[in-house]
Amino acid sequence: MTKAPPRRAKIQDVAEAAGVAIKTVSRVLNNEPNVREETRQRVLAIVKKLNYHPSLSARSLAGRRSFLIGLIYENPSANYIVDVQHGAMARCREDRFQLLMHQVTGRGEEMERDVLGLVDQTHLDGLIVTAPLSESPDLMRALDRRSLPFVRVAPNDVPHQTPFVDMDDAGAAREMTEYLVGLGHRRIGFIVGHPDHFASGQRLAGYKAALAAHGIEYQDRYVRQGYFTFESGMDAAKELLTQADAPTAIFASNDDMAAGALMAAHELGINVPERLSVAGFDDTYIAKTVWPRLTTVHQPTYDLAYTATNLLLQMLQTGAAPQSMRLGYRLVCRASTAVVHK
Amino acid sequence: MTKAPPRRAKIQDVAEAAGVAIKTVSRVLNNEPNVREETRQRVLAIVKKLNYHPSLSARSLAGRRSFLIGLIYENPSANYIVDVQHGAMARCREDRFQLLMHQVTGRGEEMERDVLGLVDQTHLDGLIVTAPLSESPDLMRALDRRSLPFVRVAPNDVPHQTPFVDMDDAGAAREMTEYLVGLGHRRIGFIVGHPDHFASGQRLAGYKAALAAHGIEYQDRYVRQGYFTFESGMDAAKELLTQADAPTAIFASNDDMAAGALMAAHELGINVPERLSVAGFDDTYIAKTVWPRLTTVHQPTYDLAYTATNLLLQMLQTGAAPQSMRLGYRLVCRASTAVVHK
DNA sequence: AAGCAAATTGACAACGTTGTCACGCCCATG
DNA sequence: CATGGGCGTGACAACGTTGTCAATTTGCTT
Repeated sequence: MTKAPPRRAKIQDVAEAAGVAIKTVSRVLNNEPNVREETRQRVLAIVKKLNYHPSLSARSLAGRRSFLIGLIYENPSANYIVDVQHGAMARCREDRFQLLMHQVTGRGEEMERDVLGLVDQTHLDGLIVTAPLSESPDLMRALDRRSLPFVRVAPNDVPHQTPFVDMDDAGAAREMTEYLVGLGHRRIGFIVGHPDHFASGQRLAGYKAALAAHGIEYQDRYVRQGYFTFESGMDAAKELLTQADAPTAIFASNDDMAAGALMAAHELGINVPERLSVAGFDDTYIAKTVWPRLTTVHQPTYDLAYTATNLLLQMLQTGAAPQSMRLGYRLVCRASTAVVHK
Repeated sequence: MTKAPPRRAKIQDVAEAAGVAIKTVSRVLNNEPNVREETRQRVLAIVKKLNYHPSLSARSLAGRRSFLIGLIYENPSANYIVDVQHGAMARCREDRFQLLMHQVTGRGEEMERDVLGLVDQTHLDGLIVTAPLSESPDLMRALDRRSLPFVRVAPNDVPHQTPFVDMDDAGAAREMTEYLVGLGHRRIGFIVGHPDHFASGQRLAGYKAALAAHGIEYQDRYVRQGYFTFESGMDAAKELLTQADAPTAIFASNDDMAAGALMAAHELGINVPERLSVAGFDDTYIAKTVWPRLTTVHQPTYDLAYTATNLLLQMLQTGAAPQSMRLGYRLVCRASTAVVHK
């Protein structure tokens, strides 16, 4: 004789056991006011005893919200996106929301269709949009039309009332460049980030500002386009390093490209940091695993995502759009940079 | 005058527009039989015109399934888990299932509570359990009790009827070890994986088997415990390399530890691969970003997850447990290994 | 002790699907 | 010409919550 599979308790079971109406149980579960403390305790006790968990589906259907939040991203480096995921997850967990990750495929129209498909199919309560998706005016408009609350993580210049969380990319890049200048470097190469990312332009602007501030002429030949990938960083660095009057330092717009630059240096037999300084941006895991360890800008990726999720949840609760936020960064000096060689 | 927010179409709207009962629309949407082709087309046309998307919640509630699949993991390296995620995501997308990622916190009882909390709160249709969670008999039992279909990805020896997808860890480790032996190495260090992972034991067994097959004595002093992290690999390698008669090659049970070993070698001034060969396992992103690039075992992480998800969906459709599967691996020889130095 | 407002509680109708079952209709069978 | 069995369809009751609103109880004021 086998034990029957224990039917899942429902709200009615709890109500009956506690001798109250289901509505009262509902009130307790949702922390609504106007329930006597004694009643609340009694219900809570039964809930625990029966191991009762409200049905998400029923709740969504009746309450017109799904407790589901989407997190969409395009194609970032694994180390970066995992930090984002965990930041958002952590905040979701606090409020018993669930997080639905979605890697967006395609660009332009196709990307839009992909996102809207997700939004239409799963009735998300809100969305976290990471760069560069957050930089598509079309997408922003489409989301507005669906009147779906969302928060953007990462900087961008799309004028929009939606709150966002970002950091001072330009400032950070400027500071890093000045650090290199401070080490005596004058020929400083720069690898630009993916052109789709607004941050790429900001970082480049910071680099330029630092040069200008120190009376160093900006030269196109010290700047190369990259795409935030290891390979693109390696290729760009090879070009930078094989020209006459090659730079004595390379500042890449993210760590993956900086790691690529390191690889390029190794392959060209250039010692880092003795003959070449290399700096990155983001301070992801890779910065600590390459040799020499990367000097980089620490970006609070986890906190960025946590904060964005926090804003979103606030937004869902209050209905009003909260203030956007800017988080801090800091330079992390490791072994890949040094005083310029003679 | 503002345009009213376009109310989301529901099944009834479609039914009315098509001049049929809602049940017929439901049948069309779910590919049920017994609908005239003409009717089907008419309904489909209206669905498209109205941009109708069934409500997930209503569907779950009425149909007693959520179209939600959970993916739980503990604390793997970012590069690894992202591959897993994308493999599972890809398969889910094909069948319009959604994937809920969940990083499990804690160990033992706490881990169990965490997982069961997820299962109880969200009415998942199925679960994908990665190692080492899949190796907890307690957890397996608890999931059975909830009669939740699940698939294990990664090897383990817990006897259980649940299907799983794995690869031949022992065989792969043996092959890699033999490759090193073939390069002339006799003193081969080995860094064991996290003791919680069954695969760690398998890989160690493969290493031992290879030594035995070639008449090389197994020595404890060439083996160190690691924890699948970069740091642990670095520490273990330092110990291995600073003893008398240090190994001429180190085989680490995953790429992160191998990268750590590389770092240790750099810090000790030991050239790789001239004075020391280093091999890893997994072939994650890190293997291609360190210098020199790592020789490693390519593990089909993406496919493992894709296949596991596939089995799970099959299971949900047919109700029967499908055959478990074993996927292939292959050695990837890069620049971190070479013929032993004299 | 009555009167009234506020606090507490409950009955019942949504919410948007799917499952069950019954109803015609048409065709093959005897 | 009755009979039976698919097929195509629809009516209606679930599914397990929350929202609305009315009913009841409590506590305070006079």
